[in-house]
Order: sequence, then structure tokens, then C-alpha cells
Amino acid sequence: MHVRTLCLGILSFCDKSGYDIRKLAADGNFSHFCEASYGSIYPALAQLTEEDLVTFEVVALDGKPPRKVYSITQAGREALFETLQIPPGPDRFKSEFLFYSLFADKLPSNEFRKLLIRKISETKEKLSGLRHAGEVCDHGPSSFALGYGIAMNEAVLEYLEGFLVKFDSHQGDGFFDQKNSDLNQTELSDAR
Amino acid sequence: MHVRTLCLGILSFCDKSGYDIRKLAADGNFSHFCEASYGSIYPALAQLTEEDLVTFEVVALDGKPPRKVYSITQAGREALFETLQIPPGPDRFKSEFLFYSLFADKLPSNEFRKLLIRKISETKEKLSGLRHAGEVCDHGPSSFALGYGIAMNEAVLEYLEGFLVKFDSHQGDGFFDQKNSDLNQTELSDAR
DNA sequence: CAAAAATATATCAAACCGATATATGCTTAA
DNA sequence: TTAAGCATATATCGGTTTGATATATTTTTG
Repeated sequence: MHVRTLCLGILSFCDKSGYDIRKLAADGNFSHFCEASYGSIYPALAQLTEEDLVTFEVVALDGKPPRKVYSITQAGREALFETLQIPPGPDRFKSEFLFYSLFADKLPSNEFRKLLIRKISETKEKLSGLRHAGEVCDHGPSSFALGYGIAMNEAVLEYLEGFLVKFDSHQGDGFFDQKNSDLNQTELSDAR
Repeated sequence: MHVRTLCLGILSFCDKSGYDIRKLAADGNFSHFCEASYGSIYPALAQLTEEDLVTFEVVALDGKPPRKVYSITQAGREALFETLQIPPGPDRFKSEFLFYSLFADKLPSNEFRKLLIRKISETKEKLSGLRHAGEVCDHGPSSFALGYGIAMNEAVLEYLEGFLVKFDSHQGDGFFDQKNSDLNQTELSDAR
């Protein structure tokens, strides 16, 4: 999905500035399934303006820097719902933490434990943010999306906490030591 | 994390061609937490070769096109473990499905139900792939990463199936109809 | 037997991220 | 108090990545 579409989608709910859109995608109610940076949002809004899919009004507040508040046009709504006809692509999940964990047995065992602890507390934070948003929200579809994120993060938290217990019960005896140390080939080659 | 690091990481386990690396990241045991396309992998391998972090050997098999099989060097291993000193960034999750679902109440109700059904079957497929990989795998860290993916996808499946039941028990009466139809502002503006 | 899919390398435009520049007001701690 | 840091706000730019495409051969499938 293009950032164009994300902008149209957000603006279909209410008027927003580029700054606001970025906040929603980075910290707000969209952040658990979307991402977009200034470097893609501002050009996208400029392009959408040229195509008359959005318009903007400069709002100069006393004090604060002036805002460009964007609104979606009728043509914009049509373009959005046209895009929604195309079936959505698959979910995408990227985890640097899991990549790092692949080398858990090559790191000092304390190092991996630290990563685990940190991940657990990050997950708890994420979870409490999502739960709070879920309590406040009374827009059905948004609640559905928040629930999805909560379910996912609860599962992750449970998994990590369970693992930590197992890990700690093997104090210092190399939890990850390979039973068969010569399977580097087989373990990776049989992919698909 | 850069594709460079992904390549070094995979090559630290065993020798691979660019094609193999891409398969691992797209369909294989890495695909549930990594992603990389040819357009980033081949340039990365070329760059790593120039820096003597990897070497390659051209293997011409009878029939099949020739392969460039890459191996990590000692300098490459050192560079990899140097990178692993930097704390990992946060997990990233992107879901076009969840974005689409935000407009569930603006689509014909059948449309959203179709998306749900499709997502459920995709999740089941993903899950059976991960479970199979988990059964075969006896590398501790990889099993940990697979378990993480399994836990996540199980939670998603449970959530979606539970939701489908609730959704179907409200046949045709507009499950997502807003109780308060004028809260487009509040629902989005209170982000963070 | 022909069509499609898999194997394999490689490149390119378009999209996107992350960092940075610029400017102002508000909050907070030495 | 006053400097530092943070939040608000727009915008651009270099470098990374994606997704599509080109090319060529073999294997599988209908």
C-alpha cells in the first residue's frame, strides 16, 4: 500500500496536517499496522493536491508555526474506494530482535537475557498503549484493528515470559547448546 | 537492519547463493521476520565482496544455470558480531488487511466478510508452514524464533475466528454501524 | 508436446526511510 | 533565570529498498 493511500484513508476520517498524519502513523492509533515518514508523506500530499484529490488551507495560529490542514475531496474519496477494490496484500512482520536471537548461542548468555528482558518491557508498554486506545475508542472498525494488535502482543508477551522462565531454570549451562553441532547445512537448506 | 547484515547473518550459518538468500527471506525459515528482494540482495553481495567480508565461487552444474555460492570470511564474521553489539530496533508490523478493515462499515458487508475469510485461511496456511518448520528444526535459536511466529499467528487466528462468529450472529444488521455518528474528529485526534 | 513454473543472475525506476535544516514556543532543571 | 531540551510544523535530500522486468535454461505439469 502506498503512502498516498494511507493519506487518503486518514483524511477520509477527518482533516489533518502532514505532521498529524505522521504522528498517527508513528505513535497514534495507526502505528501498530502502518508506517510512514515525513519524507514520503509531504511529497504524497503535494502530489495528491496536484491531482485535486485533496485540498489544503493554511491555518496560522498565534504562536505556533502555521499548519497546512488537508481535506479530502469527492474525487479523493472515489480514488480511495477505487483502491480498496484491489485485494489487500499480506501482513508484513519484521523483527530485528528475532534476527538477533538467532545468534543467542554465540553471544555471552547474559547478552541474550538482556535482550529478552528489554523486549518484554517494550511489549508491555506497547500493550498498555493499545489497551488504553481500545478503551477510549468507540469506532467499530478501529476497535477491531486495535483488538488485533492487542491479541498479537499478548501472545508475544506470554511467549517471551514463558521462555524467560525456562531460560532462567538452566542457569549458565548453555540453554541453546546444539544437540547436534553439525547441522548448519540441513537446518537452513530445507527452506520453503 | 540492512540487507547487508541479513546476508552476513545467513552466510554465517552456511554458504548460499543470492537466489537462496532471497528464498529464505521470502518463503523460508527467515520469512516470518525478514524481507529482502533481489534488487537489494545482489548489490549487497557485490558490496560485501568488494569489502572482503564475503567471497564467492562460481559453481556450474550440468543443466541448471551457474550459481555464485557465497561464503563469509573471518572479517565478515567480525563485522557481523560488531553489528550485533548495536541494540536491535523495534519490531515492525504492517497490515494492509487492518487498513482495509477500517473502512469495513463503508463497504458492502459481504465484502468485509470475504476479507475476513481469506485472512483466516491465509493465517492457517502460514501457521501450518511455521509448525512444520518447527517440527523439523533442532537449532535452538531458530526454534525460538519459529515459536514466536507461531504464538503470534495462533493469537491472530483465534481473534479472527472469534470475530467472525460475532459478526455472523449480527446478520445484515450493520455490525459496524456507529453508535455516535459524529465522532470522526475525536476518534482520531487523540493520538498517542 | 507445449505451456508454465522453477532455477539463477542482474538491473532500473519509483517509492520510501532516516537524517537534517529551519523556525518558534513551551517546559524543565541547573 | 536562562539555557537546554522537547513539541510543533514544513520541507528536502541522499541512500536504501521494493517491485518489475530482462535473460536464459531446465523441470514439471496439463
